[in-house]
Formats: sequence, C-alpha cells, structure tokens
Amino acid sequence: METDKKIILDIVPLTRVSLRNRQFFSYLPPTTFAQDLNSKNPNVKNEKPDSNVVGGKSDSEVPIGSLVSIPFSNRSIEGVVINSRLNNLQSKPASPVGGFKLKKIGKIISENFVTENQLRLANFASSYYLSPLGITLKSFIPKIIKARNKKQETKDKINKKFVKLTAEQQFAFKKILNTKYKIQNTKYLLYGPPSSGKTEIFLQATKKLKKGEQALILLPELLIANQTIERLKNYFSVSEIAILHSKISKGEFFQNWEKTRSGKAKIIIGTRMAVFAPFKNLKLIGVEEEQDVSHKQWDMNPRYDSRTLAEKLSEICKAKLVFISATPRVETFFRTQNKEMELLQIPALGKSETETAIIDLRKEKAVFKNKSLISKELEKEIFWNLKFGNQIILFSNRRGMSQFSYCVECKTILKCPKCDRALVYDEDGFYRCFQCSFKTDAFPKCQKCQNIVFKNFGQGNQAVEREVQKMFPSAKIRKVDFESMSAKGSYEKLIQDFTDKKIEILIGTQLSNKGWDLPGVGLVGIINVDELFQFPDFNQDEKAFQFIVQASGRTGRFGRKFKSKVLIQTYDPENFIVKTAAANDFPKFFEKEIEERKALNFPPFSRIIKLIFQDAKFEKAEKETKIAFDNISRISKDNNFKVQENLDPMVPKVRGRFRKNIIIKLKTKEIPPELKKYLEKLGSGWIIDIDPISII
DNA sequence: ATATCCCAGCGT
DNA sequence: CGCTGGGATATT
Repeated sequence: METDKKIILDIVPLTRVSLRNRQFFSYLPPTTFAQDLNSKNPNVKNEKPDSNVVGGKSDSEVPIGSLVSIPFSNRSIEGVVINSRLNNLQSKPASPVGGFKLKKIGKIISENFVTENQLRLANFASSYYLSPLGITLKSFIPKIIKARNKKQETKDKINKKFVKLTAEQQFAFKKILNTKYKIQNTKYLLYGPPSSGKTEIFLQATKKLKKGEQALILLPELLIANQTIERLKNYFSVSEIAILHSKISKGEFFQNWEKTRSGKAKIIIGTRMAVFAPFKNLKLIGVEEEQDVSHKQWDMNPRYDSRTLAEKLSEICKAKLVFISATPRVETFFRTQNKEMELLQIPALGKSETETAIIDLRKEKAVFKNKSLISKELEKEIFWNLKFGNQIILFSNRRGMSQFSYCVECKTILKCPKCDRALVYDEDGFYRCFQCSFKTDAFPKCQKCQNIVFKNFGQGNQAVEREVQKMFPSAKIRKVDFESMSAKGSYEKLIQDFTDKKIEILIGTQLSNKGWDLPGVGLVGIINVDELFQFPDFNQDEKAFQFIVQASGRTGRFGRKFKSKVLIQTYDPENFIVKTAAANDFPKFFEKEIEERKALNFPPFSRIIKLIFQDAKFEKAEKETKIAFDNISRISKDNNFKVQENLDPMVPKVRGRFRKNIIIKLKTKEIPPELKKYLEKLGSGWIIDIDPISII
C-alpha cells in the first residue's frame, strides 16, 4: 500500500489562499506508474522501475512550471507546478503533511508554461507585496487563445534612418550599451528635459543588442503606446515587436506572449503587466516616465509596482535597467546620489524657446476687477495664438461645472448616497458622482431639509470651456476628460483631430498631460495651479512639480520668431513648488523636498505600508481598525517602526463600503517578522498596499 | 469559489 | 433543545 517511491507534485492553486497557510498543495501526477502501484488495476505496460526519477524522461512526469487543472475542494481549478519530488524515505521532510490522501491532478493544460525566472519573480512579488502566491501567479497566466486572424506578417521594411546622436546622447548610449552587467553597476536614471532624446538613446541601445537578446520597454499607460510603437518601427520589423497591454485582443496578447517566450520578439513593449512575460533572454529594461503612478497597480491584488519588479527582473535575468524621466521621483533621484543608480543626464536640445510666467489671480481680482477664470494675460495670449494659427492647451483638473454644491437653506453639501463624496453639477442639469456612476434625477432634494435649491461652488473644466467659448465664439474647442476618453479609439481620434488642427483649444485634465508630441502648441495655460496642492499627501508637492513641468513640456518649438508660452495662474504666486517648477529647476526642488522627507520620515527614508479596511457597516470598519491599530501599535514598540493614527480616507466610502486606513512607516528595508506575521493573519476585509502611491 | 463548521440568537 | 443565518475557515 504505502509505496516507498512515488512522484509528488507541489502545486500552487490559482486562487486566494490565506497568507497564514502554506501557499502550495501536493498532488499526484496523472495516470502513472507510481499511481498504478496504488490502484487495484495496475497497468503493466508502464512499469519501468526507474521511470519516475525526477529529471529523467517519463510519461508520469510533469515539468515544473506546467499549468495543470487540479481538484480543489469539490471543484476543478488551475494550478502551477512548482516542485516535483520523490516521496521516498530519504526526502521525508518534504513529504505531504500527514493524513492527507493525495489527489491526482486533472489534465495538463500546458507543459512548462511558467518559466523558472517567472517563478522567481512571482515568489519575490508574493512575499514583497504580501499577496497570495496563487493570486500573484495569475498575473503570469494569459488566456490561452489562438489568434484568430493570422494575418501574413507583411515583409515590412525597416526605416533605417537613425537619428544622429549628440555628444551627450552618445555618451549615455555607450555607457548603457558597453558597460558589462553587474548587479549594482548597471542601473541607470536617464534624466533630461522633454524631447531631449532620452527615448531615442534607449531605442538605439536596444537595436545594438546582440543576436537573440531581448529588450523590454515599460510604459505607464496605453496612451503613449501607439506613438512609441510607431517610433519602434523605424528600428524593428513588426515581427520582432511584441506588444503587451490589456487593450489588445486576447488572441493577439497570447500570440505576443509566445513570441516573447520563443525569442522571436526582440523588443517587448507594454504596460506594467509586461514584467510578467516569459522572456527568453532579457538583457535590457527601460522604464519610460518612471515617475508615473500608473506603474503601480493600486486597485487590485497583487498591488505591485512594475518599477520594483522590473528591478528584480533585471537582477534575475542579468539585464541592465534604465529608468527614463524628465521629472524623476525624489526616491529615484536620491538613489543616484547614493550610487545605487547611475545618473545619465541629457541636456536640452538647443536653447529653450518657451517662456513661463506666473499670473497672480489675487491681483487680477483686486486690481483688474476681473472675476473670470481666465486672466487678462491669458486671454490676450489665447487671442494671439489663435490669430497665428497655434494650438492651445488649457489644464483644469476639476471635472464638471462645480467642485461641489450645497443647499441654500441649510448649507448641507449634496453628496453621493453610495460614496459619500460631493456630487458635481454637470452641464446637462444633473448632479454626478465621479467616484461611481451615480446620477441624481433633475430635481434632487437636500438630504437634511428636503429643499431643492442648490448653489454651485468652484469651477470645473466645463465652466472653463463655457467661458473660453464665450470669449472666442468661433474657436474650435475640445474638452477632454475621463468620460470623453473612455470609448475605444477615442484617444487616437483626439490625437488625429489635434494634428489635423480640427482643435484649436484643448481643455484637459491630468489625463491629457502624458508624453505627447504635439508640435503645434504655442500656449499652455494652467487655470488654477493651487488645486494641485489640496490633498495632504506625502508626495503631493512632487506630483504638483511633475505636473507643472510636464504641462510646460507640451509646448512646441517655433524658433526665434515666436516664443511659445506657459502661463500658470495662482492665488499663491510665492509658492516654492510653483516657482521652481516654472523655472524647471529640479535640483532646487529636490534639495528642499528631500530635507522635508527626511524630517517627516517619508520615503526614501522609510517604507510605507497602507492598510485599508472596508465594510458595509461603518461601526464594524471603525471597530476593526481600532483593534488593528492598537495591536500594531503594541508591536511597533519593540520593532522600530511607526504607525499613524487612523486617518479618515479621502474617499470614505467606495461602492457602498466604508473605508478606514492605517499607515505604517518602516525604518528598515524588511518588514519586521512580528509585524509580517500579524499582517498575514489579517482577515479578508483588509487590503494591504505596500509602497502605496498615496497615504490618503 | 464554495462547502462546512461553529456559534450566537432565537423560537419552541 | 433544535433550528438558522452569518462569519470564519480550509481546500492536498
């Protein structure tokens, strides 16, 4: 009965298994020699005494990394084989824990589906982000679908017009390409103003890789994917490029995944999920817009940061790592000073042809008696730019007509019943919630006094649109925000319309501030820069700085005849961040910011863990968080870390559930074991977010 | 995801 | 005392 020799497979089910438990389960291979010894009906044909030795060739063998289906509490789910071992007397410690009758796996869906390097990365991600291994591994498993229309790979000719690099660009290029890989020696920050040729340097480096070597480019969002891919086609044929992001079809995605595995893809370009691909021989990784928060998955498990995983991946694959940015994160720049990364600074091409001015809105109101959203100066510049046929971008981060609306009787703010967030008056006469899709009917009543008259406070981008249209009735204006961009292909259409000059004035939010190449822009206006500072977050100043610099970078080049302009409207013209950003003085900003981070013990001087508890009942959310806070406080006494008082989060209610936060600041790189153990035991209502992008 | 186990809360 | 619903727990 008890066989002394049989193969046991350790398999990670692709489902949530509580972190306090072991993350894998043991199974027997499908119909095998070993299994036959157990069964009533031995199959003599397969009897080869040594056939079940791990590493040998056998039909009972299931290679590590295989995707299989397994029975798991009365149902069949998928799992990944992470170990294959002999259950003989010698390897007893690794044997299944006593008492279990091992089940047989179902069918083998795909052998060797997950590579060893992927398993290494998955293990790292699982333990770093305290995310169940099965959930983490799911990110490594695309839907296996054959691409439907296998269009003949057009024998596309590569445009061999390499842009000639300047001396400084050449230096960075050679440094990246010629330095021999070393773990602490080949991580770079490629830093230079917008359109200084940073991407060009990286692309030319990928082109010079040896035969069979692969490069990965991570982009923060789909938005800039298309234009980057177009640039790639100057260097590579379509068959050498693999695109990995969520907006391409499942079939095409899988095809590209396999292209990455086989090595047919020389360059892999994608959003954060692309770090999970089965690279054959990855030697170079580029992270575009390294400061962009979209590199972090903050809304679902695993809550990973592709920058952190890219770095780990670079160590696993012995690939060089290049972070690329015009406005790097404070954390990243700090690392270049620490010599953890090497700074490769690229100067601007030529002199700046952009003039930046800060406009004092207090003066505008007091002296010029101008109550409009648009200052006289901005109005004048819009006028001239329209006249010269230049395009204009105006940034206003608030959507809708108002910031919030309140009852004229009792001053109660009109809020979303589901999210508790202020409703925003929309131009169609309804009040909307921008957190969920809630919309009031035409005549909402005040929750407190049932009155139906509300006053709108503050102005959003709709108000900006209305006002600008009134000033310039014949101007072709387009408002861009989350809603107008959600339809498929709307982004491409917008770019096309803009390039075709069907749009003269673009009114946008943060969304339209991505690395676009829009050469016709003569004027960028920030309607109210102060709204960038209203959130009390640890990196809010950094985000504001980045936004202003990036927005300024949207202006085109017109030569000496016409200087493009950036106008920043503010009620606080002495604001340090606004001033340094307007001067594009990152070093000065960094110097002050790093001191503040140090004083307040924020990253890079600490690591943050954000715990979120959510529940439909407010009392429960309060109680749970209180208990957890007290427990963690106790643990913190002996473990050299800090816990912050429970804050009321920005969004107290999400999809009908109340939220509460706890912020932990670690002084060490590793999570203290006692804390880690506690976090792993947290119940299912908890969300653990390691290195969060915000603490509110 | 889902079955099952445990127990508080309630009715008999 | 038994029944029931909710919540926590284990799944090889």
